[in-house]
Amino acid sequence: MQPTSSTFRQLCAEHGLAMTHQRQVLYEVMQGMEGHPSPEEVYAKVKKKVPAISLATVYKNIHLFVESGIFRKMSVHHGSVRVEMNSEEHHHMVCSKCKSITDIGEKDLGLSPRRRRLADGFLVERYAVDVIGLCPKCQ
Amino acid sequence: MQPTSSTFRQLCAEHGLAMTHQRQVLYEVMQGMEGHPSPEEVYAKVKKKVPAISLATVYKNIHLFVESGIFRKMSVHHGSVRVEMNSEEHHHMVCSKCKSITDIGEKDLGLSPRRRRLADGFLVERYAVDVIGLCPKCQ
DNA sequence: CTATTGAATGATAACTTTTATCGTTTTGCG
DNA sequence: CGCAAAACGATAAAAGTTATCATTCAATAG
Repeated sequence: MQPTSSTFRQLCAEHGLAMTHQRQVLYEVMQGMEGHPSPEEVYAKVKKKVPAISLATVYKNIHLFVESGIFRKMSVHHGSVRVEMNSEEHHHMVCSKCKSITDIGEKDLGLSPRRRRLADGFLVERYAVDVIGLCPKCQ
Repeated sequence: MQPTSSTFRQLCAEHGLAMTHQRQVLYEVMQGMEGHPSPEEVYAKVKKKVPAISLATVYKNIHLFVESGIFRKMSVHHGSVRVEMNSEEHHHMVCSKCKSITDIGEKDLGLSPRRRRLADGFLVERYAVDVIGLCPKCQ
């Protein structure tokens, strides 16, 4: 089996990206991380292998990876704090194209389970569901 | 029935907040808004009624309202972009106390319905569920 | 009703996160 | 190899949020 270099080169080709050293190290470092790292956390790790890398490069490539579908962003929401004005029990429909957010009532969503305690002992207060998809306008 | 002033005075008293003019107008303006406004949007509206109000006051009071449970924040997530490293289908358990985020597998959550199209024509791509509650450590 | 005191406000500096700019370097391809 | 397009690094700038602090205001006691 060829080394990762070959695989990653192919991945880049598939997504129309140039294969650069920084990009490859970034990708490998990210693959080796767990949880939900921030760009700064990724930057810190990558810098150990490529000390001269710029934070801007990390940001730019994370964006490219996300746009290409190589990685996924954790939350689709706004970059600023938002306050919920709908006091009814409801969830959100987020359009993956225009990013619009529409409320959907608890009942209209039709999610059933509502367990009060989950497998590892987590005690449930409430569920917040984002339905990601295409709004009528963007379809 | 007494004007809103009285009601809001009572609300403040219940939460240990002083009743100020700015605070009252802010509250009323927010009550009249829909959707998921940002602090800047709230600020713009409030400024029409209290031109001298400071953006800092808006931020501080939105925080107080949220802490008091008068309003709710839309998303519980980080203030920075996070990338998802778990490529399995999963959701998140968010601790409302320590803010830690733990993954939970699609199956362990036990969500059933998975409709492909919702009431108003929204086309579903996927569901992203945040279970909000208390992690084992914080209980 | 007034005095007192702690809380709230406004102005603004500072901080954090992210994006834009731009000159230099590197990659892909002929 | 040589050229054009893309990517990089350094850094300035923008956006969003928080902190600081002098001044003003609200709650309470007298």
